[in-house]
Amino acid sequence: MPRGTFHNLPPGKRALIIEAALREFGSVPFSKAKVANIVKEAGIPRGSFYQYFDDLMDLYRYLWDLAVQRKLEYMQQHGHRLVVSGDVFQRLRSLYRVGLQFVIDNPEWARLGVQFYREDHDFRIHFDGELERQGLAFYRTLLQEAQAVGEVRSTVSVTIAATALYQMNRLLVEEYLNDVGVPRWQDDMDKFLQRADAMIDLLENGLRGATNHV
Amino acid sequence: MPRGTFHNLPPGKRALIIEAALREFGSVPFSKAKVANIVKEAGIPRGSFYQYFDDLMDLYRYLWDLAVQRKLEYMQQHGHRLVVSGDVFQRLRSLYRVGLQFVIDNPEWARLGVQFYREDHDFRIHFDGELERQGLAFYRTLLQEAQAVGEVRSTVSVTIAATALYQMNRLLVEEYLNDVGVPRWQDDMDKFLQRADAMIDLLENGLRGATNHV
Amino acid sequence: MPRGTFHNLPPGKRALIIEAALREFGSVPFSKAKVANIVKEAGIPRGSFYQYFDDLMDLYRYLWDLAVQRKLEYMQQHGHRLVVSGDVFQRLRSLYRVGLQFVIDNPEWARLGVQFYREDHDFRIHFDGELERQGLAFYRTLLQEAQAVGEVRSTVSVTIAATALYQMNRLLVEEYLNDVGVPRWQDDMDKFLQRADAMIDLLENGLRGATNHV
Amino acid sequence: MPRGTFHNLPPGKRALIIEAALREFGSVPFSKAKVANIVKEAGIPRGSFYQYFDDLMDLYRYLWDLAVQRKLEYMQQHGHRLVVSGDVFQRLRSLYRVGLQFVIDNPEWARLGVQFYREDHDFRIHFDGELERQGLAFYRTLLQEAQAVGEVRSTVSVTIAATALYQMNRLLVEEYLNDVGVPRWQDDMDKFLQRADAMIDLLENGLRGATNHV
DNA sequence: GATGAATGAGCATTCATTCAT
DNA sequence: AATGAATGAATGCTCATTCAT
Repeated sequence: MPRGTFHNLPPGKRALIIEAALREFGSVPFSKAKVANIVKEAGIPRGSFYQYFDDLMDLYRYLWDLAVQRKLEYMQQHGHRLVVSGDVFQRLRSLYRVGLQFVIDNPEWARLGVQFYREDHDFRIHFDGELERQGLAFYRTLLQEAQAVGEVRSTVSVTIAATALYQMNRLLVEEYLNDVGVPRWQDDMDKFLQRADAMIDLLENGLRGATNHV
Repeated sequence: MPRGTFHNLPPGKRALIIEAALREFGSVPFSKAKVANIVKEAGIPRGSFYQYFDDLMDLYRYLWDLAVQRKLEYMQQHGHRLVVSGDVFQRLRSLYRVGLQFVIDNPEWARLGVQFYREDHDFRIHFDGELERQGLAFYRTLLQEAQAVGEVRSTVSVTIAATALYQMNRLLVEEYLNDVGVPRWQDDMDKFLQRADAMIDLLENGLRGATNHV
Repeated sequence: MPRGTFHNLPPGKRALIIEAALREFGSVPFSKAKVANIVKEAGIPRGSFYQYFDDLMDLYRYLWDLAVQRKLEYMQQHGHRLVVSGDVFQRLRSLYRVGLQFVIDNPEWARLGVQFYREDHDFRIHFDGELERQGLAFYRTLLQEAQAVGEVRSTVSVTIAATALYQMNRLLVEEYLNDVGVPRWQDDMDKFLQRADAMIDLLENGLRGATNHV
Repeated sequence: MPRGTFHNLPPGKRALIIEAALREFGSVPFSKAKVANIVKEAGIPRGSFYQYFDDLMDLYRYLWDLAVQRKLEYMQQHGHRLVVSGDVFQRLRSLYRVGLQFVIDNPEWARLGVQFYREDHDFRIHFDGELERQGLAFYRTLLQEAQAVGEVRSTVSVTIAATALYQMNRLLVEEYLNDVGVPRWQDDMDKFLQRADAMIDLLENGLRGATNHV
């Protein structure tokens, strides 16, 4: 947890530090992040860093909490875009879309997540074991309810399917940030929103064509 | 390319070095790998490392080539397990299974691949730009042929589907190495081989149940 | 350019570092100079060196600039000793003398120059390509003007003569630093100041005696 | 002194080693010369080097003796080109010319000398204190004899003049090796032979023009 | 509390010399 | 004696963290 000294900072300065840290942690694995880069980017003295934070991990945790909070707020504010009435696939489609929209609107924060998912499994578990559990649990619940009403085949493994949904969403985000980076034209965004739809379509209907099963 | 000095080493010693390097490169990003760790693990003097290799990258490339070669040999030796007659999904299922079996039999080598896919996009492209291209191209071809004979829906995006197949396979490997690490019981292995089947099933048939589309 | 950290140092400490560096760069070719020696001599931690300077070359350039500046200031302060009225040989004599006096008063700085002239031709050109050009050009101009007023034979090659003047001056300095090192007695200094006069005399009147030319 | 092992070598191999060492010692200061370069160039095993020589200095001394011997032999063989009848300046002119011709014919060996004269004064004195003494003594004798017969002004300092003759010759050689390197056209050589003449002319007649002395 | 300089552990790499075959 | 691999000391440079003002 950042010290009181950090919280007492004028908001502008605090923001500068957060932005600098975001850029650093969003660019390289945690183990390659450097205090030197952050203080240089933020324009603060080296010593101040240690007056605000215990170490890099302290700052990282703080940033991560901010990111989670930001995402939650975004989802609440854009909750009206989430389809709640249709079948599970329509709901998933809208979920992917709104999630991707968050990335488009907050690419720096999203990069933090991308880097996080590239860390060692041990690092991820140790750092925020809840996250993956919760993410997967969300999809599991969704799928189980859908199975209950027959929207999803009962023979599908919920675990597998939840993992697929979870990872496909991650992949989508990663590709967006790799390929586009900063959204420039509406076209870029549309392309990716459509890709999100296509992924759900794939997971919804599968690949199989008309030929009979063996 | 390692120097002749390395190739002339007694096989036992050479193996020690390879194992030490594999542990290092399989544990941390390339830029965090340390000569110090490798020589300590392998029990060789610091100077010897540079008598064998130009630098870490030289060793990394060598290891990578060995890994690719090992994988190819494995696929050849276990080629009889690959289904070539049935439909595309049967073939994919066997592909996933044999690929996963390689990981089960060679977990240290597979970890190298897992770390590789966590590297920067730039690093990956610069180091082995062909790899991803080929991996994706393989699935694209498979899918296009399957579309031609009607096994795969013509409305499916080949690009999206190839990406999904490629990434799902990667995910399977990563999860196996995370969860199990070193194969202990047949049960562990069976669990993952079945998971491979389940993933293909999911991609084959999709999630959708009996309820009508809107 | 040394960092601000270096310029902010207490003058005594800064001087210690400069002296240590001067001893190092005045003793060995640049490529043999060691950070280790300098920090040991100056009594500063290894890390501090890199807080003050980018690398050895950074320090070398700084020292070189100081040396040039020091020489210029010296020449200005002792400019009254420079003869400007008499013929070219009187002017040269005073030039050699004041130049040598600088070396006598600043032997450590002069040693830097001696080492510099022992570097590879490539190093010298790359480091300070102007220096030799300017030095030679100075003598060329002097000689051409002297030729114009008949003080110097018109049949003398200006290029050869400028080179001779330039190198003889260098030689004088090098011999002084080799033979005497640190001025101890007035006699030592006088001996060399007279040697400077004798050199100019030689170049002025040549060796030829009374016997007729062939 | 090289060991018997070296002297027993087949002449071709011995020559290869000598050539490789010449290239190395002729290119860099002694302190930068590397065993690695020499054994690589000569194509001999690293261990052999230490079977032939104690260390680099051992080889350097051996090479130096060879160089001195070669020069002496050259001077003897080309002694007929040395003018012995005319006045001292004619003799000096021919001395410079034959000396320069040696350099033109044996540039690799001459480079060794150039590098030698760039070494520390201490190194030179410690290594071959006789050399400079002898070189200077030769010119001193020449000049004293010339003074006796009136060819050289009696007021000239023999010490200064001998130094000038010695150094001017060195300078000539150094410039030739810097500028031309390997003789390509007769023009290159002629240019430098004429420069040798011009230098003697300068030292013979001095710079002074027709204007009266003060 | 703010500042930025001081510190030294850590790492890659080079290379002369020794050693084992 | 020939060979070339083994060795480890030396060195430049980085960077997190502590310290002094």
